[in-house]
Amino acid sequence: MSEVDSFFKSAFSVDNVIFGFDGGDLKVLLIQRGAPPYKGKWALPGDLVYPNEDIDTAAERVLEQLTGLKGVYLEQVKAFGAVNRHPLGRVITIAYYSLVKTNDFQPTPASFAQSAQWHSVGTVEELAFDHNQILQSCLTQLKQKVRIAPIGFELLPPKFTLTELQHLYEAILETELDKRNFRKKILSMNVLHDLDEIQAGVAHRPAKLYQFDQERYTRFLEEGYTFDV
Amino acid sequence: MSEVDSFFKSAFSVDNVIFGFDGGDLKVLLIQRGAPPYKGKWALPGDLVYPNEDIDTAAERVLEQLTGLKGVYLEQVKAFGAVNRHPLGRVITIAYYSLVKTNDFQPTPASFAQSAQWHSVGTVEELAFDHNQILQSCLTQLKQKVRIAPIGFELLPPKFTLTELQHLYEAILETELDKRNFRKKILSMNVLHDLDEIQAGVAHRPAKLYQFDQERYTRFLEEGYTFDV
DNA sequence: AATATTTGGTGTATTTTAAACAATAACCTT
DNA sequence: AAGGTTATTGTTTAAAATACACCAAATATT
Repeated sequence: MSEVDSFFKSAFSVDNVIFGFDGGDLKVLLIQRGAPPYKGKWALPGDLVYPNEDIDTAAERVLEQLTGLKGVYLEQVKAFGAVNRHPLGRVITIAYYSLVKTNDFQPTPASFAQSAQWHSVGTVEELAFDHNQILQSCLTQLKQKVRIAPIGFELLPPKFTLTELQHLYEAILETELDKRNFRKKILSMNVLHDLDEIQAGVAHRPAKLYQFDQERYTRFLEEGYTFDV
Repeated sequence: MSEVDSFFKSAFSVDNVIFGFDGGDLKVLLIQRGAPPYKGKWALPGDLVYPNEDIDTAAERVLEQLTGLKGVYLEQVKAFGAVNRHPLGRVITIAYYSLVKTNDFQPTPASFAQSAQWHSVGTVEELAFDHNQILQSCLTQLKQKVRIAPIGFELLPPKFTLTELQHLYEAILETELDKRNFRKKILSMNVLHDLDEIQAGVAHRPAKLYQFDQERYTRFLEEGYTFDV
């Protein structure tokens, strides 16, 4: 018997934990299911993987259906494959998380969803399937990764202030950071470009705007350094 | 159309990167495939997941078939799901790695294998499927994990010397460590139990034997410390 | 028995990194 | 002009990482 003869009725899906940041809380984009099972429940956006589709591509597709965005930061976390995780059949799912700028789009509910909304990660209710567990895994992975790779910038607009950046890290890491030490550390890595611009429209001293500089980061790596917050 | 109606011909498997250590090199247990595709090629041990089997259970089963071992350290890494990764159909695979003591068993080739042998991780040849890529991912993950969790001990016999432990870390991390600093660091964490025994049968000054002490490690964590090599 | 060989075991000084901490500057509002 | 609010900056201290060399204890050799 060859391996392919023993295929059985089964499927695989991708689920995507889409993270966003609004300046205060870390957010996750959830959909409200429009069909059973778990109709009406909040869930992670996901879909079955098409026969001729790489799993990474499927995750990109789910993201684009909901946000219209392409080319955003997307990373696989792991597979979830308990026998009874899906009430209607054997479906294992591959979990991904992605980082988007909330101002870049308005969520448009995909075919499988009644609505799509941002939820604060800290106060997410009970979700469909094993999605709370998936969210937790993705969050854990994000927390680790954001400290050793310059991916936090994906959640901010192209131009940002150091205080905004600090608040982002504080939201993700769920900790408070010392302002002076944070700025020292970030600036010493020399991966930010000082735009010589300042904030407009604030009722106080405006802050300088910075940009993440990919070329500087490449040089930073070439010199043997590692990103570390 | 419900989700389960759209199931298509597909399957999922698990592949297991079984790591071992012989005092010198980090090893991986490979099987030689006994059936097409890739008949005769070296590959990671793996199998299709049974319909009523959790994916973690499938990985444990593959491990036990080959080694006879149960209750071994086993961790999922990620899924691999490129469309054409399997020449005979759509098969995504979930990669696991496990850590075993090479002296605990003799590899017994499973049904799907002609033979099973330890290979040095550094000199692994071209493997079947995308198994080189899977091995690489698991190795990367092991390197990260072994520094922040006390899992290296899983590769050593219950009683070991500090030099053996150091050589293990050097093999995994592919770096040289300073003897005095290494011993200072490990012993200062206070998770090893000094057995008051010494090596026998060596042609030089015998070293003291130690044991990893789970209770001490639990206490270590409770006091807010984190394992770090 | 003496000597050689091999690996085990130990401490200190230096450098680097992390942490704690507060005053002045710049802009806006009233 | 005064008051409110956030931005910006440096030093001191503690902790951690790194670099580094000699003596001890066993077996093997002569």
